[in-house]
Amino acid sequence: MSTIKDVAKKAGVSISTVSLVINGKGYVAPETREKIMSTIQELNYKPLHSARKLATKMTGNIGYIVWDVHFSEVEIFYSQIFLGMEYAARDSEHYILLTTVKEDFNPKTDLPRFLKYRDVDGVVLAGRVPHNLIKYLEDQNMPFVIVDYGIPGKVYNSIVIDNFNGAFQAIDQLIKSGKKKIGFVGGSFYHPSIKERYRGYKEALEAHGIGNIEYFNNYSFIKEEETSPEIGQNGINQLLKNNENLDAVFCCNDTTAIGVMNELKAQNKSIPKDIAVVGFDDITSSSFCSPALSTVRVPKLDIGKQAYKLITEIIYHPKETPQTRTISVEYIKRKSS
Amino acid sequence: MSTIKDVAKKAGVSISTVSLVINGKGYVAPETREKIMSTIQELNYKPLHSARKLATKMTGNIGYIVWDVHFSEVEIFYSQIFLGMEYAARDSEHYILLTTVKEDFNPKTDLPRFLKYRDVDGVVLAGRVPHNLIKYLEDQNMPFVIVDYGIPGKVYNSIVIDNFNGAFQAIDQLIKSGKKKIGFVGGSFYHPSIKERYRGYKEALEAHGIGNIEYFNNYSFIKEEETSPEIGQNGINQLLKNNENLDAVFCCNDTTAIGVMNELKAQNKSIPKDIAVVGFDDITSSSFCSPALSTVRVPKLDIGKQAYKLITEIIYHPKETPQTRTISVEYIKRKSS
DNA sequence: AAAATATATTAAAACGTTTCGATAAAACAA
DNA sequence: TTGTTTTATCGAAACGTTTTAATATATTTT
Repeated sequence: MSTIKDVAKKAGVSISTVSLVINGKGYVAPETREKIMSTIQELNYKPLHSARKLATKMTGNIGYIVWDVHFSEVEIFYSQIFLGMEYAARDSEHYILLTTVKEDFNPKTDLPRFLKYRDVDGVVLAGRVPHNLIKYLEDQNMPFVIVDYGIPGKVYNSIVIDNFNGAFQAIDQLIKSGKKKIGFVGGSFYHPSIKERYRGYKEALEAHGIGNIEYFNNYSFIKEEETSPEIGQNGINQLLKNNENLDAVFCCNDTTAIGVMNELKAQNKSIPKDIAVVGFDDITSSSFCSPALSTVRVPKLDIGKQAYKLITEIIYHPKETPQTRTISVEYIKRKSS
Repeated sequence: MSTIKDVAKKAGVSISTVSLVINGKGYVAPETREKIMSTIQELNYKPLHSARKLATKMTGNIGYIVWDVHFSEVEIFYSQIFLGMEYAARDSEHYILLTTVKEDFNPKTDLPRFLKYRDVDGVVLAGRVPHNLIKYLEDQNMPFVIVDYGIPGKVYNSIVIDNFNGAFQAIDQLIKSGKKKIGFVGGSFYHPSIKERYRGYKEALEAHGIGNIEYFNNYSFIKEEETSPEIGQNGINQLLKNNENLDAVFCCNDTTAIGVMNELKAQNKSIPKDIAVVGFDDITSSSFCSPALSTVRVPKLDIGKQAYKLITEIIYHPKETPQTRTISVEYIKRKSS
């Protein structure tokens, strides 16, 4: 492996000048620059990151933290966001270090190694994440961005999904296709996204003069736990028991919707003729299940890209006030509605 | 942030001695060691990785490469293996850098950045991966381990799944439960795992005196492409057309099995009464679908752990001859069989 | 008692960069 | 002309470790 020294010697200049060229800083005569560039090519020289990092006191790493349950079980949603970040970081100077944390995270004992050793320049937190972790990052003055989550009353640098409008659109479409008795099946409101989706559901119904307090009472099933197909299964049973005329269900996400569809199929209801089903997220399996699930597409790769962009902006140009960037979503009509 | 210098000064010893204590090398008097340890605690000193790496010429990183299609679309299989590695690496000295490559990978243009800059001490390749990438690693003398893949006629350091026995067991169970006409639905034999699963299927049938050439001809559907639910759908239709007496299907993996089940349900066949279905892998959705899918559980986290163990062994103690370590699997009976 | 070996500590070199400050030539302004 | 600013280059210090080789003392062997 050749070093900057080799390049300098071969090009007949000093180490400093080579460094200036590599980093595009200071004044370097055009011919000198050319000469150095071609020497770099010739020797196939690549700066050694550890040396560079030592000198600059940057780590060149960005941490990506996701709750372990979200990473392992709730499908591939947060992995796709990670991948979007990775794509964005590929041609730049960062590596993304992925790790998971437990729900009962304890900063004293469970700190990800890259935080303990300050081996990252910044951190992206994806989805519901322990609040004491956020606090830790604040205390440590570690730059961070929150993706698809938020804490009521607090404002952080974050990337959020336009959950309200996504839900609103979906319900609007259902109503326009003739559905009138539209149920909601959802999970944990700890997650503000789900709360927002419910708000979109309600306001769309109200906008069409359909929803009112009684309606929402009868047609909503909300269970305060992590979403899963089981919640969908229980939810649809509950709704059917209380409302014989139910003709559509809007689910807080695709995972739940799949549970709903399985249960409906088990009961020999026809989807969407008897009951239409709509999800949210557009996870991989939603287009595979049968009938293919109508849903609201969340552009996961793009979210990752935006998260990367924001965290790097913050690292290099600390913002005075926190930024919130909203990612818009799109209703995807498939066979289930 | 305190440095080794601060520790040395406060403990009243030289930098070298502190370094020896940190790395557990050389001779250090017990009292001195104690003193230094407590000083480290007091100052909350953490060695700076970039400095350490510069001195040792190690990067402290391990690359994890997976074909992009496998990462994004074929469920969470390879993400779980990654997570297993991450768990194993947590308390040690490595970070795992995850990246994906395209199928038509070109070493000249598509090289992952961590390879281009030699920012990893070793690499783990998961699943089907471009052969020219493997060649590149060999040429570069970069230590690597292949997980769940292999190239006929070549032997590499690798972690493989006991596909043969898994399939054998599954078929054995099906036969013992009274099934006689067992079909096989599978995808790309480019992937040796699938080939092995097919071999397990055949030999189990032969062992029971059931299978013969004609039988296998009639009851096998093999499509040379990436596995997907569609293959399952097409496969089961084909098998049903040619064999009215079909009473079970063994699928090369769960993704395919889900396609088979969906199609059977659409045709109002009862699972498992009319036709039993068995998959392979035990991906998350296999326990969620209805009826819950019987399958062969592949311990993904454990595979990741073993991969980490092997690559670190190779990095620190290069092996003369390549190691192949086999991970055993377990048949999981659920409702679909 | 002398020689050899094991234990303990350290100064200094090395790892490969970036960056600060110095120096000097070239361009411009008065 | 002289003085100032801009352009160009470089030597040397700094970043925080590990490691080598030197030195010194304590212990064991002969």
